[in-house]
Amino acid sequence: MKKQERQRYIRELLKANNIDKQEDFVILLKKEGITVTQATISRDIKEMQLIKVPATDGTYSYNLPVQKQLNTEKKLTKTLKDAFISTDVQNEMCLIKVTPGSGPAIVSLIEQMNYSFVFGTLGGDGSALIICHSNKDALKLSRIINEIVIE
Amino acid sequence: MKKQERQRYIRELLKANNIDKQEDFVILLKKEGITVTQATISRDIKEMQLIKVPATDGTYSYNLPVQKQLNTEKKLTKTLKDAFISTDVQNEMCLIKVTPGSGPAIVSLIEQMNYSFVFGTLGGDGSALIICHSNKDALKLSRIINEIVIE
DNA sequence: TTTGAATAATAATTCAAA
DNA sequence: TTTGAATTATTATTCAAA
Repeated sequence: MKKQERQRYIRELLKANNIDKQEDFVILLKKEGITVTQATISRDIKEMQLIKVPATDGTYSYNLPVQKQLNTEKKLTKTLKDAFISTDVQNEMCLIKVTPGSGPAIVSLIEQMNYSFVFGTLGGDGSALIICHSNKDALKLSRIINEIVIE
Repeated sequence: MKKQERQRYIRELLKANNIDKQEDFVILLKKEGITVTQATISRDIKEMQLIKVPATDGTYSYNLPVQKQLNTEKKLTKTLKDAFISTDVQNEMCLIKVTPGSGPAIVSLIEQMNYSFVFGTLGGDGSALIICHSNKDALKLSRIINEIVIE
């Protein structure tokens, strides 16, 4: 089926890019060899319940559905409470140490959280390395993680 | 200040109505005696980081930002766990007693929670007076607060 | 700084077609 | 059912003004 595959691409594109208008999806999909019009994207967005979020920096960006975000945060909280050991920050990187085996899960959840300040991730067995845009961002992430664990 | 008051109304309207376009805000605000144009609403929405969510029933509706809601609830939980003493309900009012100095913080957080059943708030030093729409609502709030503390 | 009027830009839908 | 082209509707911004 064509539509589902396209919507999968859309989900991927969301994570990798900062998309602030539907035309961007059209352009990015074209690069993947998928040609559609804005009308179709509008329908996909409605169907996938994507939301356009005004960011703090004055731009807009399409994001994953609210419900999904909530679920992701819940899972992240649960996983962290079970597996968290410590965080360390160095430059723009935040290293999250967790119990052996939990690294990949944490990485995956943090990716799904779609934090705008996260640049990239790397999952080890007992650790998750989160590369942010700046040192400030890394500290922010560290703070968020620790707050989740404490709560 | 005019803008802040308007944005408070917007937050209220959000809860009470299903708003699917900015013009609706213009119309609803007019009924409250506040006359603004769509342009201003657009700016408010950006500033308040409201999102337009595609609902499952095929409609759209403006909502509060998820992230913000989550954060507020977390802060409220944390603050209550630290400072909570007791609640008392009388008529449509719920009085939350807290350790000295924490009253204003609690009030602010409860405001941010945007409970639809809250009519107004008043912050003392060691207490927060929350005025609800009805006695039932006040009891409900009291229950919510106590559950948060216990959890 | 904040705003409205006008406008530009973006998004949603209609309607025909496959 | 799903889609594109065209269109309409909605939203964001520009620009002047207070």
